[in-house]
Amino acid sequence: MKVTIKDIARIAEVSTATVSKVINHKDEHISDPTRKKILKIMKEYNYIPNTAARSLVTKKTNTIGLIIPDIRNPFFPELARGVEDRANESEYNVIFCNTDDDEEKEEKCVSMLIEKMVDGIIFTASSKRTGEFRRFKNNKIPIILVDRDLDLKHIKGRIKADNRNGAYEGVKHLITCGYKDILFLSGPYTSYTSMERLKGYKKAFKEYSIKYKEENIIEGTYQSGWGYEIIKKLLRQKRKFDALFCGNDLIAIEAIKALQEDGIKVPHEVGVVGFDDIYMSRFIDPTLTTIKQPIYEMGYKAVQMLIETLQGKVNSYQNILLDTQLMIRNSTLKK
Amino acid sequence: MKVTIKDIARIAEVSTATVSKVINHKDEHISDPTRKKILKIMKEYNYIPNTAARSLVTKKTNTIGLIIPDIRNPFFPELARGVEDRANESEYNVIFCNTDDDEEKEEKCVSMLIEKMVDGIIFTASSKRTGEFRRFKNNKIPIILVDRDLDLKHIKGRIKADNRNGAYEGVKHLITCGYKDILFLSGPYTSYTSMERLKGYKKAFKEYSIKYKEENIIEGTYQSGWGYEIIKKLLRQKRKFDALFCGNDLIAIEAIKALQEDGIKVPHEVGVVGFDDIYMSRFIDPTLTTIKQPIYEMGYKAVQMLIETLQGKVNSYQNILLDTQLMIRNSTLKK
DNA sequence: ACAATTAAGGTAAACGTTTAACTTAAATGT
DNA sequence: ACATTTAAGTTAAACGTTTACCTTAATTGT
Repeated sequence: MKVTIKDIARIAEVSTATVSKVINHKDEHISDPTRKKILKIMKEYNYIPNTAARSLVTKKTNTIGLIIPDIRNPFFPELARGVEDRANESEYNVIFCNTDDDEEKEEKCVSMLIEKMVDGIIFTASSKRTGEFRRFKNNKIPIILVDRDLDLKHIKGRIKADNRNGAYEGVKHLITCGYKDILFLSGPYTSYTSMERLKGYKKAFKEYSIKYKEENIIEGTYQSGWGYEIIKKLLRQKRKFDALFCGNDLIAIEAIKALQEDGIKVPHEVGVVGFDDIYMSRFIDPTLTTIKQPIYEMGYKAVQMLIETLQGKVNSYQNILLDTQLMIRNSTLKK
Repeated sequence: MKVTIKDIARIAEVSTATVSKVINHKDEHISDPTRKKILKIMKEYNYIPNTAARSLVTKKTNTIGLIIPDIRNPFFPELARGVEDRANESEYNVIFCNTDDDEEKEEKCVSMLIEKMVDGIIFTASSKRTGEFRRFKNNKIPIILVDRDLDLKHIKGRIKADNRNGAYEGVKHLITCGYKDILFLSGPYTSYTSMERLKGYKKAFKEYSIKYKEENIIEGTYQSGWGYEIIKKLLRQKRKFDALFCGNDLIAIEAIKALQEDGIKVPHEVGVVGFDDIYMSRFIDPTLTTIKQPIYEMGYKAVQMLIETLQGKVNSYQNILLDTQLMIRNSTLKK
């Protein structure tokens, strides 16, 4: 049988208001003996406040929602961990939702999170959405966007890596290594990051006064399997290329696999650069040259931003751009 | 301004009870025109029920807690996805917590989940805990254990892979390949799965009437980095071995890396078998021979079990053992 | 010495649902 | 024709907190 604030009040011979005040540290007007007595009884009876009742009146749940495409994509565990760590520091919990970049699921996630009255939402996805969410009409739940762009009323901030410059550095590295036919195995064009990386790709070419070829830019997906498939397809088509700049590490790793199966040597015949610097990129053979994003930090800072907004410490729109870093390993080679 | 059930009732000119009944499909005694009218108004005014208020009276939150050591460990994203998918099918949400196998954090997680009044908990960890949770005194939240053993009052079921037999198959494979000095790079002994895998290791030796050496069994951790470090250390010590049976794929992958850095050929000089079959195990070089666990399925079925318990469909203790599968790839070789 | 302030705590409404118990009118059985 | 059942609702309490406002006694200021 659960013990409530009323039980505590009765046993301590005070009112529930008094108990509530000591629970919430609004106890300037509570005497020391009373406070101690209440705390002792609370501990003794193992009192656990009922969050539902509390939320009902305070309109706060101390819960935030995390919307991601798929936790199995190696980018997201790192992000999720950053989110959870920062959330926990401020006694927030995290409800997470996978959308598979599906609009219907996204909508459902948002609905669920609103019903659960989360205090805020961290939203990452690379989806096609352009419009408003249906359920957002009467709602004011603040949203922090991670690594994507979207125009919604509720957006209080945005945090992302400098995808354009990262891609620029990566492609520049390939060019200066001496690679000539550099394909861009892009993620979906609907994704904001893809487009930014594409800009970086083009910028690098421009800077070296090389004309890039439209057909060298190939749109794909971030789903596992695509990197492998596309290389197999290109090889069947006898497409000529000597370097790959990949939308993420997963694509890069799968591509390398596909190349090696056909006896093509990385980095000697084909150089490969990835994006993200996932943990495994150091363990494949050859180790992967890639653009490191501060993924954990992105999650951490997104929640930081959200909490500051919730506490009213900040109410202007915030936009954080984090630096990327070129990690040169063995999948590229100075020719 | 949020629209409540009272607003809907007022507009539809019925009582809140009537509205509540149609919301919860307890509407046998509601006429069709009334029902439709209410539904229409709910949609029109974008009514979203307040879960806190509902939970307060029903004592249910439609939320489950997921406790794991670290989402960054490649085992857990797969599991988490299984959990979320099954949970969503029944309109449940998932709150997740990382414990880093730390007792204090575990305790804190449990506290938070109880306060949030989750309907049930999926608990995975490989920790040292033996006793009860402090906060569990007055509580009856059902727990399903995944891949671990623990003696708590609230445990309604357990689901795990057949670790012992999996390990047995893996070691047997190494033995029949002709490898002689097979080290076991184990996870922590405090983990239930480690001990089961150790039993499998011993069983295989016994079956082939080989005496295993105590010093070949090495206790480690599942933290990233250990697999690499231990191999470096063994090589410095000039330890003799020609095969590794690893506590998980991460250890195996790191070990292979460390071996290759020292010019040792896998599988020719040293054969390696992992455990889990994480996605990346197909992409490293050589591809990793490993014991596949049905990870997604474990998460999925754990929630299934939990929900059935919550619905009262089942109230006996359940114990599911899932089969593992030996995936022979290129890190082992028939000599 | 008396008004004003402060310390310590109490009262009761409010938050938004659900649900057991009740009501009323119509339909049905015999 | 009357009792019984059913259909279609309504009423109001309950869930466990928080909090604005109140009360009382003690302290302080002048």
